[in-house]
Amino acid sequence: MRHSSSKRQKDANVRGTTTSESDLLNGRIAKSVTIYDVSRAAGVSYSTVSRVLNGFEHVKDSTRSRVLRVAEELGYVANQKARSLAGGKSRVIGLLVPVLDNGYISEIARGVDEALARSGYDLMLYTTHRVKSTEMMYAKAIASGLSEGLLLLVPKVPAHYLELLRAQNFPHVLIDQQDEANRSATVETTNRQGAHDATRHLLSLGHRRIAFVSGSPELSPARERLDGYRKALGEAGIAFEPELVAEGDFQTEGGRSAALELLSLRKPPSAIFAANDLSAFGVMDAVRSVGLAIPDDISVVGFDDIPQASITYPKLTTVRQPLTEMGRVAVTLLLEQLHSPGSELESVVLKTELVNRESCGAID
Amino acid sequence: MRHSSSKRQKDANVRGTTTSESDLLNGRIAKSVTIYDVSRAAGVSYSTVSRVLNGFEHVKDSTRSRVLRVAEELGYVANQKARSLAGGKSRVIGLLVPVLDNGYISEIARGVDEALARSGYDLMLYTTHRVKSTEMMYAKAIASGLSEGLLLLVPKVPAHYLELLRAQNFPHVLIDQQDEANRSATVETTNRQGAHDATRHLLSLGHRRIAFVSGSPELSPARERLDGYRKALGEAGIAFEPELVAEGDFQTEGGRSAALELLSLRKPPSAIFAANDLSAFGVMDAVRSVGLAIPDDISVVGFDDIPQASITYPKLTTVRQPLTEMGRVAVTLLLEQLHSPGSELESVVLKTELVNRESCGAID
DNA sequence: GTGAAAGCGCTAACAC
DNA sequence: GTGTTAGCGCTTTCAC
Repeated sequence: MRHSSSKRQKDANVRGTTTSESDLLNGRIAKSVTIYDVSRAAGVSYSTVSRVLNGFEHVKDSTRSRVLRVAEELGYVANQKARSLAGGKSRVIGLLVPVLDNGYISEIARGVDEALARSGYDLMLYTTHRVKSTEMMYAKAIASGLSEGLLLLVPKVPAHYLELLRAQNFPHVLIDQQDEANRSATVETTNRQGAHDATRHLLSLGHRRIAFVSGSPELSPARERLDGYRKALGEAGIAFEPELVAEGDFQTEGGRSAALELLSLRKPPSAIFAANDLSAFGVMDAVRSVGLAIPDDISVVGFDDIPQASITYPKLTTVRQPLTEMGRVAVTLLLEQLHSPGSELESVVLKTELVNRESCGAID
Repeated sequence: MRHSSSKRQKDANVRGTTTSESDLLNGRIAKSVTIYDVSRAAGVSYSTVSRVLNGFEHVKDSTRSRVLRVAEELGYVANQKARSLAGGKSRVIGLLVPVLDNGYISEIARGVDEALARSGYDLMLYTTHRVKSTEMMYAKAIASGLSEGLLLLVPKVPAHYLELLRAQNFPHVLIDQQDEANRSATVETTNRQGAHDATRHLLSLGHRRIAFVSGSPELSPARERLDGYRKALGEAGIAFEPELVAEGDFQTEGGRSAALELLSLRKPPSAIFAANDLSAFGVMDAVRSVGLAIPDDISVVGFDDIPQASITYPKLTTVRQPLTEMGRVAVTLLLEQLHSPGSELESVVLKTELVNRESCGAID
């Protein structure tokens, strides 16, 4: 019997003499308390212990409770590595993000984390650091690593990367990005509608020259927001003027320079709608840098409602995306895939909502 | 020979027929390419493959390169679970944080993440969600889980928790918190000096009634900052007035109410120094809510220099903590423990620096 | 209902 | 220099 090798026995003895009962009661981690130690103490085979620990049905109640009690007493903690190696679940899911430096990402991550915690899963955070070439490496590492599933919060996942995940049948869900092929679960928001709402808000305030600071055009949310803006304009009978849309990149700096461009137009806008809050901050800064006031001279609207949006001065009027909710929903979708493999892939679209704060003014 | 069991053979055959060479070249993850597959293809034993993969010395060059080439061709990726189970390293370290909702934490996390990425480690993120009772659970999960070491970014780690870590000899480092017992590695900053600098800055601007919005007093950085403030005042020959320090909690709301209190004093301050940026934001909001202007009527100084501090209006003058650097250094200290166990525990103190922006004005 | 045995993929003695 | 042999701690058939 493999487990009664002399090495084992020695270990057990050493432990027996060095670990007092009070140590155990105090929660001291006896590093080497294994399923086998529990089985011996409970007088059953270790496969029975495994059954009990995994909530298996066909175990006599008395056995079950005894095993549970002994495990508790010994301070047994399952070794996740062994468990997952043996085919069990690791209860770890991975979250792939480009960077960690903005409220948009950390709010979503927060939702992910909360939902995961509730479900007893741990979180591996994979950061690509915006380096394209490392992503393939991640694909490998992740699929053969310890995560059971993957949440992708990366703008524009390379198609072949997604292919890999699918080919592997590796559970995953895309957050805030479209899946052209429609073969992956996704969580998105009503980007078009949100942009439409924001534009209409500005329109209702009397603005007619409304500029748009776009996001990176290769990202679907950026395109949809532009669409929403154009649509609202069209409905109001206002001709779309290309010069009023300046290309940004979803970053503060991009917002700043785009706004500067807009502001130097011979007929500058009276309102600027930025594709996300980060760029709206840049816009606000640019507006002030040319000596204009918000909202008196220029109105500004953002998109996302990241936490910072409510502490700017003036507080930013913006289209709220339910960021943490997106994270939570993504987890739900992923867990569904994990628990019932092969079932229909689900995708959900969450509603955006205009949050009217202080950065917009009426025009006479 | 265990590995030539019929099951194995069948697997190999199936793989052989379903995975084309182009699949492999395209980086398709052949989920079950193991060290054993590589060994067969390379015509060596699998321990040799292991040696090569782990950079062992005593391997013939020709063998080494052949193994490497074959591994590459087959798209071999090490299985971390197996590797760490077998006594190898998991190359995962854990970061324990209270929550994920503020720039202070995410900036440090960013530093951690960057440093880890450079060293080829992965990051497990453990969030306590400010629930005290779960922390013991974390201790267990972490020590018997897959992290090789732990970074603690939690304010006020329960002493017995730290004891646990030490008893286990589990590599760990504390970020931004004192270790009374001095038995754990730590990364801190010059809190006292930073607060001293901030106060002196205000003093040099002519302020005499300088208020302080404190942080949670049970946290050592909070106490040190208060000390620095008092010290600077004393050096300037200004008597310390208890009514000028209002208790905050390092959160925006706490800062707001503390400021409101201060502002309603019969002799209100002309400057408010907040123990961190988050509370400074609350202070700014409170100041404006009573109709006062920053910096014309009231000067405000923060502490931390989280990213948001530079996008407020006016931009916040604050004491910069090298947040991402703290994260990076913490990783360095942890890796040192990992690589040379038993060596002296190191602790480092990083310098703070006053960042003079727009929220302070001179007094006549 | 419970035990025995095999094996997950790998590292690490120990041989030769 | 390289192969053989044991496990790491667990899940999972397969018996009984």
